[in-house]
Amino acid sequence: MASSVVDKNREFEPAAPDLVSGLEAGVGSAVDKISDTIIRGIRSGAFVPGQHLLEPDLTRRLGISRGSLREALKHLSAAGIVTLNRFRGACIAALDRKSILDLLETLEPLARLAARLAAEHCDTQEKRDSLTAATIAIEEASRSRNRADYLEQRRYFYSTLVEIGGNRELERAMPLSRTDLFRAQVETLQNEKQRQRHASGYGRIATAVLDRNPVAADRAVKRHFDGTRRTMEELAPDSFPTLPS
Amino acid sequence: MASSVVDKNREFEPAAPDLVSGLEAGVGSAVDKISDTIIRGIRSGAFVPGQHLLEPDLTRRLGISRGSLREALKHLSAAGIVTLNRFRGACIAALDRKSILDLLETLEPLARLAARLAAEHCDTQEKRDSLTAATIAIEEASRSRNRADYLEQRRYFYSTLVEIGGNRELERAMPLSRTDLFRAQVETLQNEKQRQRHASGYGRIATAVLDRNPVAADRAVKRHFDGTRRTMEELAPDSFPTLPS
DNA sequence: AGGTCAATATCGTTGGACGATTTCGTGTGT
DNA sequence: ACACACGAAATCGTCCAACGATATTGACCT
Repeated sequence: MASSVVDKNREFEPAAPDLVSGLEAGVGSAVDKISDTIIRGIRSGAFVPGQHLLEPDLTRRLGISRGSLREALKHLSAAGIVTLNRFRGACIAALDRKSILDLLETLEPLARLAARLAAEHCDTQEKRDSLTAATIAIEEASRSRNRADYLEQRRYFYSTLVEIGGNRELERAMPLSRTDLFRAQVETLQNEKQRQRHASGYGRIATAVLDRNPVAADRAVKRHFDGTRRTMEELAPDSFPTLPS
Repeated sequence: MASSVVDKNREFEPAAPDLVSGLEAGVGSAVDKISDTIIRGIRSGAFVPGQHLLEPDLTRRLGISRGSLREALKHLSAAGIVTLNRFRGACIAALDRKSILDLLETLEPLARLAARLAAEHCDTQEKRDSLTAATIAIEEASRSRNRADYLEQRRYFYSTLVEIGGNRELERAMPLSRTDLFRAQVETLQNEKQRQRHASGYGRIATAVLDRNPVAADRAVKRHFDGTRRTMEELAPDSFPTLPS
């Protein structure tokens, strides 16, 4: 068994308390809360890529009805976070090596566009402050070694970049949730040097954007992705699940 | 009232028969069929952007239960085809001018990537045949003046391009359904010259891909998008809904 | 005319029900 | 002992009925 990430028979601890955290906060609909809970669970490690999801189990654990859960799963399936197999239930999506490289290839032009737009539109103090705050937060989370924090701040950094750029369609098209999945899989496999290489990229991107230099921002993102691809090449080939379909 | 596209109070003809066409074909789940039906309805003009969707009305018309409809709407909402307003129902999304420009800006780098990848991977006769067939089909549909056909073939052309490229993540990230929406809105507003300019772009892209020239393919897509943007500038400013939110 | 409040329409969520399909254990034959 | 067919259990897909929550509408009052 070469797969070190996928474990389809993994069982929960009975009544994991951190799974339902955040379910009460906010006024959004229940299915949105479920989606958020599952995404957070992936970032925190409570859900493992490849893990099988059983409807009756989740309804009991999250305290919601089956219809709402099914709506949430449909939503997550559209985002590529879970895969739905007819009559065989859902499972957290697992990305093999090719899927990850494809994802990076797809995300890169979007991230470069986001950086260019942000650099062009970073003209108010409020925008500059928000980007500075996001950059500080991700560097802080990187030092703290808290994986869930780091992944959340990473996503927040991208969201801030897109928001500054002002292109709403980009926000929709960027596969950030799918990248969460990818990060959750590889984060534990990286060594310290690779981790630092990755974390330092965000600072460089932010600097270029704050300089209002679109060309430099574009180049900083490209360099960031080149580094990520290099990390992928350095990882052991058997670190990934083989054909999860 | 400047909006010539949105009509929130539009009513159906009683028992429109073409709405349920395709519901019986295939073995996919019911919610997928509902999604397809609605997307097809947008392409054909049976659903108008901005149109309000009422659950009890649709369940009666499509002959499915409310739960299944809600799952389908959730799916379509994630794809950006319908917008869900809490306690105020769903409506077909309507794109204002900025949203369309944002969409083009986002789609362009993805389409250029798709063309580059297709040009690099168009190495088997099967792939070449499928692209040739898709190109012939879209040119045929363009001549036939059948809007629904043209929009379907346009989407099929992009899907073929992505499939040849072999990047599955790109397929997921490309906002093709959202582009259907955009096309459905502007197709009726274009004049003949603009329509031909747009249709001819696909042939140029296909030629470059079949030549296995990634640089030329990238350039052909860029030129195609430049033309689309030019068409947008030539359209009357009041042709778009104002802030559908 | 303008504001206030109740009636209505619609949505959000839940629970249960039934058929369809997969999975897995059991029994049988060789 | 092993392979295969069969049946029971588990799970999913769909539907139906119901209740509370919220927005819209229109009547009523000032």
